[in-house]
Amino acid sequence: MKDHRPPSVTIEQVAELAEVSSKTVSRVLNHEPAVREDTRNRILKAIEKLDYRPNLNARGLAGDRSFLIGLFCEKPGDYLSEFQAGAVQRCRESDFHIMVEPWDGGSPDVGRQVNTLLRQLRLEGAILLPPISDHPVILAKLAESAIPTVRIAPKNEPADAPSVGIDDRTAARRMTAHLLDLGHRAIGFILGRAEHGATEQRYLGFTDEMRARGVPVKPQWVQTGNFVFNDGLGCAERMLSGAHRPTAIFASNDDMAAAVICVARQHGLELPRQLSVVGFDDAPVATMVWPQLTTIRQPVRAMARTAAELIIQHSPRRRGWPRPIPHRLLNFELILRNSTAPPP
Amino acid sequence: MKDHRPPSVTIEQVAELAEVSSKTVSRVLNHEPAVREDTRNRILKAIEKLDYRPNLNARGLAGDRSFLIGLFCEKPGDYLSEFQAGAVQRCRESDFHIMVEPWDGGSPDVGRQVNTLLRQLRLEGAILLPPISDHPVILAKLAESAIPTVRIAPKNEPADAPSVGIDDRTAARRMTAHLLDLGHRAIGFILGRAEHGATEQRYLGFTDEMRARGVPVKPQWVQTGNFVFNDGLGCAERMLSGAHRPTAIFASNDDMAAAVICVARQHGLELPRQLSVVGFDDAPVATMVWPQLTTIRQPVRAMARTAAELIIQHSPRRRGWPRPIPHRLLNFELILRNSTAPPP
DNA sequence: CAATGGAATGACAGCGCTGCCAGCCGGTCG
DNA sequence: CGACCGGCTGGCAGCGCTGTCATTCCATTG
Repeated sequence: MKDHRPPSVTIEQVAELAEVSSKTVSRVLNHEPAVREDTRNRILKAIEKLDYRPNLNARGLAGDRSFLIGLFCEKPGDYLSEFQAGAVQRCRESDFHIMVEPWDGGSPDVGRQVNTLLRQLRLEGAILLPPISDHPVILAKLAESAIPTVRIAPKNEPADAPSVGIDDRTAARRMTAHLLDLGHRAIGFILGRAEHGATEQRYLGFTDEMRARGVPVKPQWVQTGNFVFNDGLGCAERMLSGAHRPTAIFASNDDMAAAVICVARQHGLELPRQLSVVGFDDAPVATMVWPQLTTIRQPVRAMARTAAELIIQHSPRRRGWPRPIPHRLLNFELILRNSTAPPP
Repeated sequence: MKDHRPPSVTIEQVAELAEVSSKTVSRVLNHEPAVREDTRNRILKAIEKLDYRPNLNARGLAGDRSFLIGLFCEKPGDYLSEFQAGAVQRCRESDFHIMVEPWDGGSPDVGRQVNTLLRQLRLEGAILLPPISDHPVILAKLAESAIPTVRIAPKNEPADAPSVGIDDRTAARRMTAHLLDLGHRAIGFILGRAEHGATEQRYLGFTDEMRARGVPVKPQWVQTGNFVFNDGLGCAERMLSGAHRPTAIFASNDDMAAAVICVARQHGLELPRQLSVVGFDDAPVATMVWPQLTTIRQPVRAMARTAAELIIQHSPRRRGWPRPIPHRLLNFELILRNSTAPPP
């Protein structure tokens, strides 16, 4: 089945041109220090001249590497897409590549599938997006194979793998303060999906601030929307149809906030005068609805870069993380748009 | 740098257990026909028992393959994400993998970068999302290396590479008919980005139907929104602020339709009674705005599967496509929601 | 000036698999 | 009955690179 691709340049040819052994060229490719300056330059020039690209399969086979990082997620969407872009960007700077692997978290077969990836592709690392970041089976498989793993916005802090995220609790608290500062006292909250660590954190941030200011949290104004627009619709309906309604609603992501806006509109409410709505994430929809959403921006791309960075930096040294395991919190940003106003 | 991963099972071990040579095991792995039924079963059983997974790097190096399909796109987003999911799904059925490669179409460096991918990763195929599907440099590089390529929703039909898409022109025509059937005569149109093939097709479909029904197209009601929400805002503003305004607006994607809704709302228009708005794509935002958008649904995942299928089917036979080059059109769907109504 | 030792380089085997080709077996044909 | 053929299987080299370890180089030292 062999065929006639552009006749590939091999390391031997580079070596010949640079008048060194292929091993020394290999050293340069792998950024090994023990190569004299002028030798390195000579080799670099030869590589340039021949337009040489090392064959990844060969590198991988010989060195038992893959230059591949798996990005494990549950389903596609904007977040994944954005995250992936950031990760790919970082990888390009270091000859690494990203392989996106969607998992059906519920399937009993994940164990086998993870095995396949690890053994067949020989992934050098894995980045886990929520809610996979807390998937016990996947985490266990990864740990068992000692694959460097980075968890994004995980639920359980204590773990053998480092994590990257923002301080959801503080962010939610800050947002709540914003609402309180405007004068709102009757504030509703829409929870995310239970499997996500962020869900609890954001709610805690909300209650932290409410309690700190002595404002009561009405249980009937706390609803679960699972981070999806459709469920958000129901939550909003329940909060807004009663006689006594909140003057502000804090949805723990933007999709649900958009749902609140829809429902409010159907109830004939004028936004933001009669109802303030805030979201979280600064998803695309945040600026595609009217009024545009006041929300929290997560530095998704930076998080992706950081995650990739952690893995790349660690590779190809021996598996296992150096103590202490890094847990990185990046900065969020409160984006004030026009979905909030003082209560009527 | 070698380290201690799960001691990997090799093809030799399988061969030993099945009492055949490794070559015969290889035949089974590659679905070669010349293996007797019972021998195959014996080998399959051994593979199962040892939980053997062939090492991709070794397979690739020996066979000059990679089992990798590149998905070339310009930037992340929902469409990419959805498409990718479909492609990955298909690939999983055949031991293939998808590698997403974002390109900066304008960069003078794309040529070199494509080279890197082809030679370093030895991609077995490429799927090009618009507007990359018409990128001359990338297309040329791919053709030069005789890499099987599938273009999604391309602009220029005549090409050496097969394509997958929907009949944008007919879809737009159908949508226009829907508006006309409701009684609209004053219809505005928002064009997409010039680089996308769909832009022209959708507009042509619109004018086809308008002409067929003898309804004039007002030039001042045809605006360019480049498929993005922000530009859509301006387009809508221009159409709706005049004394004489359209009773319906056909935005050629959902993001721009969402923009029209925002602007209409700011103008105090009641939707859909005073203005009908339709979009295209059935993007997530289509159901996250109120009223929800009447739109055209593209079978994105099916398109992805088809594209991957074309490449996988073709591999690993010799490069170059069998004549005639397949151009596949999948079925779209007109989704009626509540953003359309008869004119006032 | 020879001895010494660390830095730089090279020789060589082998990673796990597939391509090529030879060999085996049993049946068919002249 | 031997030549022949097609279906199946095995032997072996080698894909392009890196790990290991041996070797060479060169500056320094007594």
